[in-house]
Amino acid sequence: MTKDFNANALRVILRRMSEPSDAVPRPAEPSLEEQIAAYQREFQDLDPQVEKVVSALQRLNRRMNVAYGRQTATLGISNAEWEVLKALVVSGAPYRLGPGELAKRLGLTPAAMTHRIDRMASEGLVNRERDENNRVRVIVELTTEGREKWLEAMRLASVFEEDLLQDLDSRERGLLGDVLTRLLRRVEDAQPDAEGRLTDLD
Amino acid sequence: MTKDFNANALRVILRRMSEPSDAVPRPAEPSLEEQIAAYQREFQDLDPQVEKVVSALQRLNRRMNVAYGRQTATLGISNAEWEVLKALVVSGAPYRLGPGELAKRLGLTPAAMTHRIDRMASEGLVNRERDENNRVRVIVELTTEGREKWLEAMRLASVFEEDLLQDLDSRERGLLGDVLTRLLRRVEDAQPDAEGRLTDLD
DNA sequence: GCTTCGAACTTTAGAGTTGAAGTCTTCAGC
DNA sequence: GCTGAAGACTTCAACTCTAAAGTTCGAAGC
Repeated sequence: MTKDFNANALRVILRRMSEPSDAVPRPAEPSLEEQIAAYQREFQDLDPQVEKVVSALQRLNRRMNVAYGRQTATLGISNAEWEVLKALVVSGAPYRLGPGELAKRLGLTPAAMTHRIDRMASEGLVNRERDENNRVRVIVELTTEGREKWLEAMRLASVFEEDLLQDLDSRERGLLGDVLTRLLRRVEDAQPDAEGRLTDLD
Repeated sequence: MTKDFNANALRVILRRMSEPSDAVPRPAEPSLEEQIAAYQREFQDLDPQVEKVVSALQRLNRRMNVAYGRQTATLGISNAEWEVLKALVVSGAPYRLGPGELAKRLGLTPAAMTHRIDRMASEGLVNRERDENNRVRVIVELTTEGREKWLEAMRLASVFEEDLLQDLDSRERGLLGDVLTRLLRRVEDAQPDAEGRLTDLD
């Protein structure tokens, strides 16, 4: 190893020059404003108003999912399992659905559903049994324990959600809910073409 | 096999009785209104106004991600890869970040980042090289091709997003952006406690 | 009744993620 | 300089999801 006597010191200096003010750890990602400004620099046609809505929507959802994940983890379940519990509760008493129907509602493949039900059955959250009227079909039924877990998760979630919306008064909450519902209907009703463009169904 | 002569016919009748009106295929999941009504039946303390906002947010985001996925697929990349391209573009010229920094910005583990960069480097979307000033570090740099891909994806996405917000006038878009930003700030600034409750930092 | 088609679910193989352990480089003290 | 500790990334094993093939049962035609 033939090195110049100060090569090491030089490297250190160069490195420090390249990142001089890193003493205070920065946030995990740039702020929304910085992000949109960067997009505009690189893509002139961007409508900043539209981008603000869309980016905020995406970030908000990611943060919320992290928060839900922390909550469900304290109950010993995952967000994925909570989704299944929710679908069964929404289906109403007697809280029974087939794997295929569950998969459709959760937007999963039937194969993934099989595995989730395996896990949840072994944890006692659901029962899996064959339909005696049609032995090809399977019935997934919420257990009492599963229903309790849903309720606990719901209690935690509703506290978090109330905290989240704390700064909005009732009028603002109503307006927000209505606007989001309109957007949702637009995505759900319109048939996107090959490029994903939404075509009107007027 | 000793069977009653009409056992099969009886089973058919029973099965039909248990699902009489399934001729018309139902939508994949219950409507937002049905979902909230079901929650309220099972959990009295629920605030339907809050739940409407939260559920609409979640559904909207899921649908949007499906739409983005269809678009990026037409470009031969995945949503995951698009996320990396976005982070690099947002970082600004010369479009270089380390794997660790990228992982933080995307909310991934460093291990997952390593694999993503493997793929994207083999597809020519990024270059991976060692930092000569500090040979522990790695620099991921956007290639020209990667930058083009980002631009194409952006063009598609902005059309979709404009379609999505089509029914909102400029005033509504502005208000929606502001409200969502307020919610986002609430999640980002507040430190959630063990149960995920947001504690004020006033 | 027998056979074939179709429906509902499961199994398998492959891709992507996480958490933990491992490797290599740099930093700090002696 | 040498040595141990810390940092940045990678590797490994286990897990979850998708797509496709496989299995089992029921329905319809002969």
